[in-house]
Formats: sequence, structure tokens, C-alpha cells
Amino acid sequence: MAPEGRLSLPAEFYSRPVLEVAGVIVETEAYHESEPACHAFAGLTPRTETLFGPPGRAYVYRSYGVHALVNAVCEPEGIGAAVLIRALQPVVGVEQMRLRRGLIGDRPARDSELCSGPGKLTQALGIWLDENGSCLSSGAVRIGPRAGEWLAPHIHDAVRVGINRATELRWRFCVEGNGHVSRPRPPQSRRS
DNA sequence: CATGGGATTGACT
DNA sequence: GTCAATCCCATGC
Repeated sequence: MAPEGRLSLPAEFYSRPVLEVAGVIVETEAYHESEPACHAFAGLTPRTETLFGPPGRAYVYRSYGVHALVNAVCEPEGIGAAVLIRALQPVVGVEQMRLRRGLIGDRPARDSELCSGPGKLTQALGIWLDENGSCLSSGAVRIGPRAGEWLAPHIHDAVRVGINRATELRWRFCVEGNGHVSRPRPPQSRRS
């Protein structure tokens, strides 16, 4: 067994490109055409074309004129729905992420500042608007199943961030106690 | 055609 | 806590 512990990695793990970056999704939000916070609520428009398209593709749009935010399109084709990827725990390519994120003030980003927000993570991963419509199974940006120590995390639900409508829905989902989620942090689970 | 409002972030008080 | 940056696009006249 490996001296440090429980897990050793197959050689295949190391066959990746040296500039590849990867992380574990620790925060998401759900959006559905049936509720007005979803872009698809307005119906099929040039902007929402990807949202109404086949599932398993990336819906990437510009936020506040500045940031690119990435979603995983869900539900059958014809239904506008997606999951916004809001935060990652960085795993592979941390220094590449740090380069992409640039300076925070006068210093490099801490690990917890690399992907702790929907705009931050697209910057850290190098995702831009041209990824809109790309396949999340076979494209440059991929999402895979959880594995190992990240199986079955405890999930905290909360109201979504930065929206004014459908605020009753608790469709924000964070891995409880994880230090890589975005602000506002969900309250720590209490001792009982 | 003009307008207003963001699924945000980082700097600053 | 406040605020500007920055631009697409939905909406309304």
C-alpha cells in the first residue's frame, strides 16, 4: 500500500495533459423554465437556444457584462432547464488556475479563491463564451461522476444567490462544511 | 430604437 | 457594508 494512505492512482490518471485542470463540484443552483428566475422563463429566444436544446451540453452566458457563467443543460430537449455550476474544490492544475485567476489586489489567489464563485471558476478553468453549446461528455469541458472520498457528500440547500424572483425556492446546493463554496456561505451545521 | 437590468467580482469605506 | 465595470438582450414605445 502507498505509504501516505489509502488511495493510489492508476497510471492512466497521469496520462492527462500537463495543463489540464480539474476539480470537484461543491456548489450548484437549479433553474427551470417554470420559474421566473430562469432565463428560459422568457421562452425560446436567441439567448436561450442552448437551454432548450439537448441535455448534457454547456450553457454559457455573459453575466453583468463581465463574467462567463457555465451551466449543465438538463431535462429533455424542448424544456429549458439547467444547473449552474457555482463552485469547485480544485484538485488538478491548481497552479494553472492561479495563473488564470491573476492577482487579487497585489497577491496571488488563495486556493479557496480560485473557484469559489461562478465567474471565478470559469476564469480558473479557461471557460469562455465560445463553450456555449459544447458537449459536456466529450468536449473540452467535461463533467463526470463523483468518486472516492467525494461520494455522497452531505448537501445543504439554500435560496439562490443574486436573483429577485422565485426566491422561495431553495435550489442552491452546497457541500456542507466545504471551504470552496461561494459567498454567502451557508450557515455551519450546528452541534446538536 | 432606447432603455434597464442582471444567475458577479474585486476594490474600497 | 457600498459601488463601478461592462454588454447582451428582452422589453416597451
